[in-house]
Amino acid sequence: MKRVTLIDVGKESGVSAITVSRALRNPERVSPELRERVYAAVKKLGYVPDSAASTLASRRSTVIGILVPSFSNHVFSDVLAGASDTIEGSKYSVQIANTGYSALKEEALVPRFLTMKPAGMIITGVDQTQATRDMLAGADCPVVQIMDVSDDPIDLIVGFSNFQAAVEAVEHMVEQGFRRIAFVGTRMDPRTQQRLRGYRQTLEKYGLFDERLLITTPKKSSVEIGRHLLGELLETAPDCDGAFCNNDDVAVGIALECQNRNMRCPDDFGLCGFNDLGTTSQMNPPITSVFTPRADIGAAAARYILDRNAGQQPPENRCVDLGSTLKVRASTLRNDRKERQ
Amino acid sequence: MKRVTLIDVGKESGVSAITVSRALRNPERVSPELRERVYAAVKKLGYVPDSAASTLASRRSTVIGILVPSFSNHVFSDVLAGASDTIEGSKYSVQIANTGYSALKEEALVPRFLTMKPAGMIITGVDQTQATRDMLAGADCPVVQIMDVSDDPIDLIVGFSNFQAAVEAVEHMVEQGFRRIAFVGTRMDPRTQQRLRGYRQTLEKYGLFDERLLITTPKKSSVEIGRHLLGELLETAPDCDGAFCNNDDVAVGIALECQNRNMRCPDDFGLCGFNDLGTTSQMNPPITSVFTPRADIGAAAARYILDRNAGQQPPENRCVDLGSTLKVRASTLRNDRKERQ
DNA sequence: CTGTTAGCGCCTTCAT
DNA sequence: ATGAAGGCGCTAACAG
Repeated sequence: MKRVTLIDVGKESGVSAITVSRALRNPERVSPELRERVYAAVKKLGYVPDSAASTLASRRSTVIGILVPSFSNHVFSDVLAGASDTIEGSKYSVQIANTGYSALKEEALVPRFLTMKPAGMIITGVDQTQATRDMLAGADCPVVQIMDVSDDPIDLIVGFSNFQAAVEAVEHMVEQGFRRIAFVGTRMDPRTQQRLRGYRQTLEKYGLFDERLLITTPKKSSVEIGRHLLGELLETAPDCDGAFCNNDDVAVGIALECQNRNMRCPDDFGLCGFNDLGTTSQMNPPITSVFTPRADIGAAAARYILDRNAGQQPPENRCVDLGSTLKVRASTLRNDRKERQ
Repeated sequence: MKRVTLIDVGKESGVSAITVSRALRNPERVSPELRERVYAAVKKLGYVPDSAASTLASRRSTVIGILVPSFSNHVFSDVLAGASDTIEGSKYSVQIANTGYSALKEEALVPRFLTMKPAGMIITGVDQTQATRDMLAGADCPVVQIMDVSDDPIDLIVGFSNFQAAVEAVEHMVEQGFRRIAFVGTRMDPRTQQRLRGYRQTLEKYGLFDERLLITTPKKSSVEIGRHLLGELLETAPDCDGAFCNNDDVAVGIALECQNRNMRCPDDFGLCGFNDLGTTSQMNPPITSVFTPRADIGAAAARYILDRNAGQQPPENRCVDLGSTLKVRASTLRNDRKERQ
């Protein structure tokens, strides 16, 4: 059974192939009656467009490329879900790759995406290599960097300030009377580094910063590593009275290890996570965490690409800060337990 | 700057475009010296193949389509990671969509994938609609169904028996002296239904089955819903002494709610999760869970597609059962605490 | 509003 | 082992 082409549909509806093409892509440019005839023929013959041919002829595909550093990090699954929900139903489709948090792997992946003339690119972070930036800048398609902010966008940035989020969280902990607050960081990707900067600057402001309160590892975050890092932390800084974690998994691990060591939270130890992935709020006690608008970021990035491809102009402000929200819970509430929920 | 094409590379190396094409795709069919010359020219000119043109001419793309029900479920991120790791470095790339656990959405998604003439398809589950099955069967590319087993594969199945996994888990709990074991199920997708079947058959075998021990919800699983469902369960069946959960999140939620209600685990309540996503093993006490080889499944599915496209024959047995492993931990150990770890 | 012409870059088939 | 011819299905650019 041969493939149904535009020519077939054209014959069926008594017009030429190009007219069918137009009727399908720019319905407003053909007469209403013809439009109906074409639609009927399409349905009757079961015509489905050939994307390869379309891409070849127009030098523009309907693929939106998304680069995330990891699939297994819930943060990025939420981004993907947000983007995918927005794109779904449109003519565009999503092609995803993970960079494994490697800027070099990313640099190798980008040209592979660009050769398919994508309708848009979404890429995680603002710390691409110069080569990657150059490729993307010359890509002739909307490019959205996500998950952070910066004053030097390639095209558009949609994210939140990891730095500011950390400042808020640590300010809150200081305000609640914590004085020896550790930073517990895993992976140490660029966004975690921003959080570390926010942490450090805040503690320095109060004269509370101490190198010994820094516990970091290049390993990926997990509940297990969280447990382990608390042990490490208490050896290095036994007088530590709280931790700001770069990640919820780590915070949950620390909370469980606190239970094990009969350290009460927040009385003996204050705890703040990052991302607010859901489990933190359910722990005993509930753990304070920084909520990040992951799905919204994915959705907004996708929306921008859709809009630009529909001919819309880019916004004045090329850096969209969707903000983060500190979810204050019992794990950091020492002073004013009655006032806050 | 104009695109570098095969013709350009041909001129540079003193041969025709088609020869360059061959040198690139079937290096063994051209003379070694020419091969080197072509490679040099490719590098010099920075030639990158045009996938759209290639797809159009050969009626075969290098895209491998993957359909998962959800991005946010860790199980599928692991599958994607496994597949993506296997495919990475090959000439193939991955295109992903989520069906939102809807067979109808899946039915709409499949033709969209098939029009791009994929090099292979990976699809979750064995319960596609007949229409989906028919499309896939006629797809002229390797098709792998994953995450379950069945004796009626479309092409290949790679997974494990959800039914058998549940049987093992529930057998273990019965053996450990639990008598009023609940089934706590979220989402109730086909694989969860299989687990329910295994649970039911096992309890019936011992005369322990009771409808009142069935707690299910169409909602997605989460720690929060786990907490909530324990409450529901204890109202319906106050004498319940344990739960087999279709999911780790739910098990973790139940464990936390047990803490809250001062129910000791496993003494007052036995608990078994599903998938062994990592947190279960870190809880206090550690929670028994069924480990499922998610990444391996993704990898094996991708490997099959790569191999078939390289001309390899399919295996005799079209259903590859990678098995599951019950990770026995303190949350279900009542009888023989010393014997097991 | 609709049609004609001429490719897009590559691969299949058939020669040599 | 290499090449020539032709076409994959669609769309840009230009008519009319």
